[in-house]
Amino acid sequence: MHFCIVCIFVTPSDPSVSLRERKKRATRDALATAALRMAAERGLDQVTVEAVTAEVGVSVRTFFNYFGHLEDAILVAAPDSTARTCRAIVGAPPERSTLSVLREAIAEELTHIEDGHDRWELQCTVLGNSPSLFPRFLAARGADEQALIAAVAERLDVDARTDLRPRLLVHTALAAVRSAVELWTATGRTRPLRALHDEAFAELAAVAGALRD
Amino acid sequence: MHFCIVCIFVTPSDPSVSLRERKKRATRDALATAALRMAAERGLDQVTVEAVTAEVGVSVRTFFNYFGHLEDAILVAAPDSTARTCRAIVGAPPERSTLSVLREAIAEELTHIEDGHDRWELQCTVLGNSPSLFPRFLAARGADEQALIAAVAERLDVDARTDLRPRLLVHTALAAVRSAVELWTATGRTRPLRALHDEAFAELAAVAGALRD
DNA sequence: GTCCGTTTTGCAGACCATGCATTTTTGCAT
DNA sequence: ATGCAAAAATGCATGGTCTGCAAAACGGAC
Repeated sequence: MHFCIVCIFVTPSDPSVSLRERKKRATRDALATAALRMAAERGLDQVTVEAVTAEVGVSVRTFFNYFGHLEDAILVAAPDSTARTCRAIVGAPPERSTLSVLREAIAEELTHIEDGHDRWELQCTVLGNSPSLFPRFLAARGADEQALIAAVAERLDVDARTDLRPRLLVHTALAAVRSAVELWTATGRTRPLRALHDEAFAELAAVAGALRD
Repeated sequence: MHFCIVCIFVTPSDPSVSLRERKKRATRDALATAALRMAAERGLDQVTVEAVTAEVGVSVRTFFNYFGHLEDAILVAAPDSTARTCRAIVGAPPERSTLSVLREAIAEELTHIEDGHDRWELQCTVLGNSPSLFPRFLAARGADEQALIAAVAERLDVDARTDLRPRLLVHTALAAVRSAVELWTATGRTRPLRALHDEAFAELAAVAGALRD
């Protein structure tokens, strides 16, 4: 996990990364971008791997060297988001409550989302029009969850395989986030996502406090 | 329906449902059962639709009349579980905290799970051996979530589309449940699931209380 | 028995996904 | 720059998934 964080911000002109690596990423990114754009334009079921590769200019077989499924190409996430969050979690002051560390690390990412850069925006469109994508979408998020759990376990210095807390903390934080994002989209994005996010965590504190019947 | 294999599953003593309907259910159930069992025995990637239909004694095309994907047949859930939980939520005394109502309604279902008869047990096996199934599995659970949210909204007498609380409550409760189940499976099911479940909710109260930094 | 609506079925066809052998591209040392 | 080895891209063959369509089988009611 550590080395990935470093390698993520490479630009195509970065000489520290080999040409081979840069080309690979370019191809991968071109495939993902083309797949996502085509799915947003004409609908998921009107997109074939062949069409995507034709646009990018590689063979169909090459596509499957990069992605196991067409849907995987559409749903690739901004790769730095999770890594950034993990760093924030591990690096936060130990005396702070882990849950509020999570709250703020994620809030930081939400502002990026709300700025609404292309990829997220397009993915929302595609997901809205093609609910059959949801399974894999959730799975992609599941991978993020595992990374976050590992980060929290590192922060708490416990074993994620045997200790309940890392899982619980991450799942709980994501419960609040999920609630906020769902309501945000359900209400046509009228209220600021950040406000909903804070409200969800405030509500979480209130609700969980009343847990003892 | 020429094959006796199918007819075995038909309970002839229920006249309240037409023969046609009973046969349909029997076929559907036979397909789902066969698919799940075969996946548990030989692994998901060694199961083909053709093999499943051959065992049941119907055509491949018929399979796809019932299920959109092979995986759907494997992951069909016990249909009454969610409905039972929703009823418990709506029917619980209004003065109790909703989160503890959720905790206990779900705990009730977990005992059914832990009794672990066939279907759940087999599904756990298959999921453990074939992580690629997880996407659809999570999606199936997502449908359950919506039902629970609706039930909580009814209990609270609020609109689930504009009020944050139903979503937050359900997602939070499921965060605890998910943590418990994950740890349960990760530790080889040594500790009782119920105990992990209670521990997760207790921990939830503790960490959420410390949310104000 | 006959008729109507439903279910099942076979078939054709498009697409997905993987393995393997071959060719092309890249990195690197000379 | 040149040659060689590793990595990547490609073509091809194969087997599986899933859909639409029209014909046949079936269930239920008259």
